[in-house]
Amino acid sequence: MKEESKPTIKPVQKESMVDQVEKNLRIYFKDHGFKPGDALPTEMELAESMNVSRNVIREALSRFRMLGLISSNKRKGIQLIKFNLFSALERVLDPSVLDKSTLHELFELRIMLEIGMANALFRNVTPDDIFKLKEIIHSYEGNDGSKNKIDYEISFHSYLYKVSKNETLYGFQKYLKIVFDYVLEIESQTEMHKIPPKKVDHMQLVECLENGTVSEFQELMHQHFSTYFEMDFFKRNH
Amino acid sequence: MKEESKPTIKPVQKESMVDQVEKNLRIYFKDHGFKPGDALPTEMELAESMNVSRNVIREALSRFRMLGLISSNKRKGIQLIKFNLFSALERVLDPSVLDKSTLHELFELRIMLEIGMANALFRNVTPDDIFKLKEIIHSYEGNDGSKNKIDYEISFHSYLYKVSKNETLYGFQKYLKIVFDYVLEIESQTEMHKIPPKKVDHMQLVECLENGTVSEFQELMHQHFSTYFEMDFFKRNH
DNA sequence: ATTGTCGTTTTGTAGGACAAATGTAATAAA
DNA sequence: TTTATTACATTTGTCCTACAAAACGACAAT
Repeated sequence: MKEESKPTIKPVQKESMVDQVEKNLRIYFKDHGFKPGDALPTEMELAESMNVSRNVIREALSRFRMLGLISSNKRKGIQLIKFNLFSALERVLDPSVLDKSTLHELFELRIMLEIGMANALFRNVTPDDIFKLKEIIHSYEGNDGSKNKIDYEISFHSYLYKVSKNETLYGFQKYLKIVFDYVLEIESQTEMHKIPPKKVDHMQLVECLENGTVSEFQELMHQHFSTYFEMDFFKRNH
Repeated sequence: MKEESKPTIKPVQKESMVDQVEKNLRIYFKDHGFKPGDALPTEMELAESMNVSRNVIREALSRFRMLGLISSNKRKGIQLIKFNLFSALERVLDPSVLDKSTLHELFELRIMLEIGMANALFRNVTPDDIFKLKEIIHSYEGNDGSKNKIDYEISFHSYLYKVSKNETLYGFQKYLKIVFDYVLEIESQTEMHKIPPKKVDHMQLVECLENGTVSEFQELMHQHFSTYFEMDFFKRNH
């Protein structure tokens, strides 16, 4: 008798008013077809029209503020900002909340992207880009402090992302930093002789981008990163 | 005279207390080495120790709540939850806040990923995976309603993501749906004769995965998607 | 034409109040 | 002694009021 009265137990977690307001606002933004720069109603107006206190509204708006979806000033009120996927991710994803396995996977993702973006690179690359890339490489030559190395790696790979002409992807460079820090930290904890040398360096990549083919580039990029997969650390975790 | 008087103007935007508290808490979480399930101090304690009002604390906590980083109950207080990157993304990224150009870029990103993940696919694929993939293809044969097509496309490509054994990437299928809907919507708005037929179908991809090489697969995948780049719509927006 | 002053509006922050949930201790009942 | 009930205390969730700070408009002063 008793068991049939609760066939599927519903957690029945009432949604908080803040969550509801958040949803409401998302719908509101969409339906209202807001353009970046448009002003929202004031907090009081929102509160009255949704029949909640200004506090609740503010807690919901605080979330959008974190995402960089809105900005607000005294007296000016609240405006919508052009939403950028990866700048939002950047705000949301602090490396400190990412655990090792997630970082590991992000590193793998990064490799996939850099191999996969080869087509876009060859489609958009200009002689000027080639020049800039070589400049980046030359400016690092000789220098080999580990601090400089991170900056160098980041500036080189960031530039590739830029050449792809995909802004969303370009925003990914924030992750780049996270992942680089992570990988470099591992490298620093590994004895030198256990780190195999890179098989393909940046200059080879650039030269391929200048005169080679997409497939060749993809193969080179794969080899460029393959070093890491031969390290014990990366094998162990997979 | 005028132009030299403002070489670099700093906007000097003071950070709001909520932003500061958010940062503080992130550091606090990290330094304190919290485990999932651990209890945080009460809101009042946090407020007092940071010298701000409970309102400010709550606005900051509201952000973490959106990310699924904490959960709170009356009397029980606030606990940390195990952070999951993509459950956070799902909360944060409502398709409704993505505009067309972002969707367009996401589509491009998707292609990059599917080309770039070839190495991971060949590394991890099993005979059983091949079988499952062929099964998916066969189950669609004959069927050609546009509704079914989306499901079919999603189930096929999702399975590829799954084979990559990268959970973070697998979480991307949430986006897949968004992007597919977007692309299919475009297709439906385009006259039939203007949609070039796919040059490479799913079966060719699977057969390559079974017997071919990484490079071949990448080339096939590129051709698989190249159809879209020949459509006016995609040319126009780039 | 630039600068300064005075209202006004709106966000940012503080703090008080109370209901609801929930865990704890005390008490009554078996 | 064990179990059920009751009363109490704590903490979040929500509402409310208040006021400072910034931004804007209008208008005056130099």
